[in-house]
Amino acid sequence: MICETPRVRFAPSPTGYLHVGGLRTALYNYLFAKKTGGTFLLRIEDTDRKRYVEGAIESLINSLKWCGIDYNEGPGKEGNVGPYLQSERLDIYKHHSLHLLEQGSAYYCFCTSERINILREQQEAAGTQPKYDKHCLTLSKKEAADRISNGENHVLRLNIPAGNKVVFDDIIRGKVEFSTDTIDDQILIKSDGYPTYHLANVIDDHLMNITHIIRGEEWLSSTPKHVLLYQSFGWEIPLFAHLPLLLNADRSKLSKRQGDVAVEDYRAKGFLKEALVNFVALLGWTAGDDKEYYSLEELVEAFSLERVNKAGAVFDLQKLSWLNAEHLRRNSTADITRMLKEELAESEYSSILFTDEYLNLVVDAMRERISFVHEILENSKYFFTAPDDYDEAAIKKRWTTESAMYLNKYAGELETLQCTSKEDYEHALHKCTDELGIKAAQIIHPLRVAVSGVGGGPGVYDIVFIIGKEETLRRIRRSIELISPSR
RNA sequence: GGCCCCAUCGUCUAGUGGUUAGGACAUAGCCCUUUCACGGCUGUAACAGGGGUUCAAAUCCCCUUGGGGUCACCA
Repeated sequence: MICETPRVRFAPSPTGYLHVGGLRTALYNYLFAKKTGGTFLLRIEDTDRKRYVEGAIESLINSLKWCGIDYNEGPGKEGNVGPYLQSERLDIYKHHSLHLLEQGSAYYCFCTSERINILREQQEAAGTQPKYDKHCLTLSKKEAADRISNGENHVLRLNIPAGNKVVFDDIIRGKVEFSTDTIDDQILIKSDGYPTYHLANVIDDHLMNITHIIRGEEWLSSTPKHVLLYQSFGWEIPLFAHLPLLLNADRSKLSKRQGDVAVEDYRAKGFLKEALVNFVALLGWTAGDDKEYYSLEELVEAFSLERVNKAGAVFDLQKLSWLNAEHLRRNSTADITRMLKEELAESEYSSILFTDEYLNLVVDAMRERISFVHEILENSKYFFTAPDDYDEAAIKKRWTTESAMYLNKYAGELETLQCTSKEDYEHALHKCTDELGIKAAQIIHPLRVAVSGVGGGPGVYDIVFIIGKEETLRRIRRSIELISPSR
């Protein structure tokens, strides 16, 4: 064990999309494997046929792939301990469960769900913990066999001995102790012949040589059942690391009801995978220094399970957005332009052709002003279309009765020039203000309103240079027509 | 309710017996800037409470409180 290289797994059930909590679990497993030179495998826990969702496995794999988390073994990447879909391992579970039955660690149960429900109601009414009463434990082997061959519905239960303690060590939490008196005789094999999670995950983790079980804290309270199973099989118990939960703003377990939980949701909202991964990694782990910006490679380098926190962490969108901006700005102009073109293709401007050269200028003008690429479209429409209305507050603040006259003069000045550089626009403006004997601001601000329709944004000279002389003149004249009469 | 886990600024966290309790996001102010941002500086803001142990507790122990998870033929 000590000399073995670690083998870890991410074992989601295919009930929909990849949850960000799942992403974090997958990421920590991945980071741990990478860091230690171990193996990371993906196993699909699809033993619940009622919850199976078409396409969920593909979606899961796609989301992981998008995030840059790839597995060494799993669906589509067969190693030598497959198959990696539990639904394809039914014979294995059956085989091992027989062993449990023979040694008395498990027993057949024929109780109907009606009886179980009544039992539970009585226990709840009595204020005691709902637990199966081992009613079928006393059945003889012969009787059980007869009832099974008669086609009677049955399940297999784990026989939990009363009065014992189950103790295990958790890498993150230390020693955890449970009394067997509080543990129910868990169903191992359902009446449909499929194993429950508890049985399947223990058998698979053993057969797949998993050394470290890194999973969410919601599994902590069923871990003693798993420990008991390992002991019954006579198998070595892997190391456990139960990760703190990801929380809603109200500190309950992160749920769909209170916002987006799927990786796909964040992707669709324009978050960069680098930012999502970086953010989620920091939810429950730090290297201990002040570093907050990480690439995946840097995370691998810095990660350790020992530094994972115990307490749950609130998923804070504002900080995610900030990290997104940080990651976005470190992209090259060409890369951001590439992303902008994708946004453009799906926008109302999809039919207009913009050159890369033009878009590069737009990106350089906007990159310090955005957290998301799509904000270029939202916050600087004027690079893609002439303003069709003008911000009222900006007019009020910047447009005076003289503005039209000043802009007219500036337009006249521009017409005489070639306007090949940003400086040409600037010189022309200063020439006007000098002749007029006014301050530059008296033209600059109305000019900004005229060409952009809004009060903020990149430098005016940048804007007019990017949209060009003809367009600038057009917009100046149009603004004079539209704004001045109302003043 | 039983069992289990957890507890430092609003949020993410540093801190492993001696610190003016640090950083980041958010927030407020100032500077930079003929706009808006970026950036820089500054501020507001935390050890849940009570007992111990100790010369000394955010740090160790106990209790209380609070929060969360879990109690399925779901994972």
